[in-house]
Amino acid sequence: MGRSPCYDESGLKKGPWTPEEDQKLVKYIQKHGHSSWRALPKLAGLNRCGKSCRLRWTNYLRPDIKRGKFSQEEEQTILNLHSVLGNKWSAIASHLPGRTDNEIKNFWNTHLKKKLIQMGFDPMTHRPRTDILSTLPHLIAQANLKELIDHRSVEEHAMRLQAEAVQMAKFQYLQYLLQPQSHHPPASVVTGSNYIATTSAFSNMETFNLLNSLASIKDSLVSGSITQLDLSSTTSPPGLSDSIPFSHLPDLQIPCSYQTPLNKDMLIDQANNPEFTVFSQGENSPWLPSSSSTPSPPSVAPPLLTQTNSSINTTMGDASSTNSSFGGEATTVWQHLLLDDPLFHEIA
DNA sequence: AACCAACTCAACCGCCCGAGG
DNA sequence: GCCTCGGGCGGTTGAGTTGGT
Repeated sequence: MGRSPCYDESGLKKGPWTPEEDQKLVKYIQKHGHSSWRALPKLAGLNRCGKSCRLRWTNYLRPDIKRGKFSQEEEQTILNLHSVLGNKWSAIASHLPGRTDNEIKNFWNTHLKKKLIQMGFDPMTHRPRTDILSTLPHLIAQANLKELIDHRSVEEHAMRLQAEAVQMAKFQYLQYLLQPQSHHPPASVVTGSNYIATTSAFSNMETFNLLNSLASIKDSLVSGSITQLDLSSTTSPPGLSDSIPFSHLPDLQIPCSYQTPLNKDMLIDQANNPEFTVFSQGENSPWLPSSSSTPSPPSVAPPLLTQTNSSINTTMGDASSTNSSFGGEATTVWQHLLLDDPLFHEIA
């Protein structure tokens, strides 16, 4: 494998390494280390450039390199990290002991990327591809059992992504609905590209109908005809005959254990921008500490959606003084999504 | 067995960034 | 501020391998 030996203009050898060259490099580094890659080839008696030596060492000869197939756990880790970090292969590799960035990059390009595409997910955003979303269930159904087993990890990831995307979009919309009116953007903004990008996860008419129903509810909230949502109700609020009963509203629990914290960039900075700015990776945000390794709570907490018994209330204010609960855990939503997530610390 | 297309992955390339002068 | 250098990173290449016909 590799390329046939060749030499560049300066006479330095290129192409695949011979066992003799490997031996020279390993021997030298074991004895002297690699303080200067530029000087190393000459000192080690190698007719190679320093860059080539460094690459050979870091990607192949390093003693702690782990060889062999990626495990399910490693695959899942890569998927999770990639959903947050993107093509930051070295950063991803730092979470996988013994694996090199090059190896992970190759694994991604040759396996995981294709699998995600096959599953109908955009490999860059990890979100459902809207163009083929409608055919996804059909594609999955067509897959034979062996493929399902082979793709188990990716499929689990994909299904979770879809579920999270739907869940988060519902949450965001309800958050929007339940905000004080002064924070509401014009209706046309709600249907702008940012929100559509989020709601693109919706895959069926049921969800579409749900959103329509929620829009009606919003209007009632804005007009003041209803002030509180009773989730246990089996009938629609007065005047909302077209909407579905609240008991049919989807579970509003936000997943507490975010194995895939990709939803960070789906959070809506409503407190600072009523036009629903969607966070993008690397973008400065008042929610994200700029350089501190210890994230501090935002000065202006995002609006919080709280769930008490069967009713939902919204509140704005200081996160430290607000005690909302999701899934029985007494903590704020943004804490769940950001501060409790170890990856967030790294990204921040 | 022979051919061919798809796949794999080691290695290279070009760009970027930080340090030092 | 500018330049050079070394190191690191992500993208790409292409010979070898594998699998299908």
